[in-house]
Amino acid sequence: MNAYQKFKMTPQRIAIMNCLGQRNLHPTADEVFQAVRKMLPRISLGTVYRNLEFLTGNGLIKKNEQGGGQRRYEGNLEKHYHIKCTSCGRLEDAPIEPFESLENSLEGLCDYKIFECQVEFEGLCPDCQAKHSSRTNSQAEA
Amino acid sequence: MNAYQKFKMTPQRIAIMNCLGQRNLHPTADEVFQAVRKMLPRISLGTVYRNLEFLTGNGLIKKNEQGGGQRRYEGNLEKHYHIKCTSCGRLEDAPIEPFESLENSLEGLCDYKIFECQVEFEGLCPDCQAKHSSRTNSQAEA
DNA sequence: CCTCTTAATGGTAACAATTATCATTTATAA
DNA sequence: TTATAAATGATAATTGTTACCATTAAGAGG
Repeated sequence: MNAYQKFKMTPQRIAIMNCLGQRNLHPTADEVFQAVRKMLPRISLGTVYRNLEFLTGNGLIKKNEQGGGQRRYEGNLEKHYHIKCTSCGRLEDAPIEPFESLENSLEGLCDYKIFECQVEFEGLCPDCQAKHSSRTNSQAEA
Repeated sequence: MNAYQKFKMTPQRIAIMNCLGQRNLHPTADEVFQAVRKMLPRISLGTVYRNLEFLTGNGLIKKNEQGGGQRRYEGNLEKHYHIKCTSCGRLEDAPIEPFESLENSLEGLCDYKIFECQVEFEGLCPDCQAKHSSRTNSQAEA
């Protein structure tokens, strides 16, 4: 029994899933709304929020609360890390295998029961590096 | 020249710093507001937000945007990881030394310039484990 | 000491992201 | 078909944060 049989998949939910289907995509609720709208023009933002929550709760997508302000969602359920550009806020999957040992590294060191470990690299994306260096090279540009 | 000489430290800013002085404390803006109020009853929430931003911008405290919804702040500037209880939302410093190699592990694997790496363990705190197990042991309790 | 200038504050309004509400629609089952 | 329950769309309410602005406080120079 796959997800589409186990849960009631309305057209709205399917559209949201499709929108999150591509790899390395981490849209906000509003970006999902804008995208899904093209297929279902009458869908409401509330439905998008409600279903993003529903799909997250049932493990069909992942909610990504790292990165402050706006929540992001993704369809990639495989364990992976993220890189965030501190300048433009862009979020991407990190091209690195997750470390096996990380979740267990607190074993015996505290009384928490650890399930997961979120890792987020922070730095400057290529675009922002270019912007930044061109700005420092010629201050007059501004 | 220390921070208090380099920057204009108003009574409000000092009170906020003091509030964040203790280790393993990660209050929200509102929690800081409530605490600081006891010393400076006329301080406004806007001033708290403004100064948390000011202090973060000048590297006197750290903003912690991991953990969704509400932003948290801390006075501990040393590199460290966090544990979050997924049930009650509690955030604590992880009792483990940060891994030296983590920031550099993406070297050559992507075009980002990596500065930092945030690590957040997720699990159940002792309190929530107790609650959870007592609930599953005797469903009738509810 | 006094002004002048600038920065910080408190109070409040505005804003943005998210959640709640509720009447209507859609799906499912008897 | 009708009854029942769940999901939707539209919108209001809530929450966390930021922006605004008149007033206050703090220095600097006379």
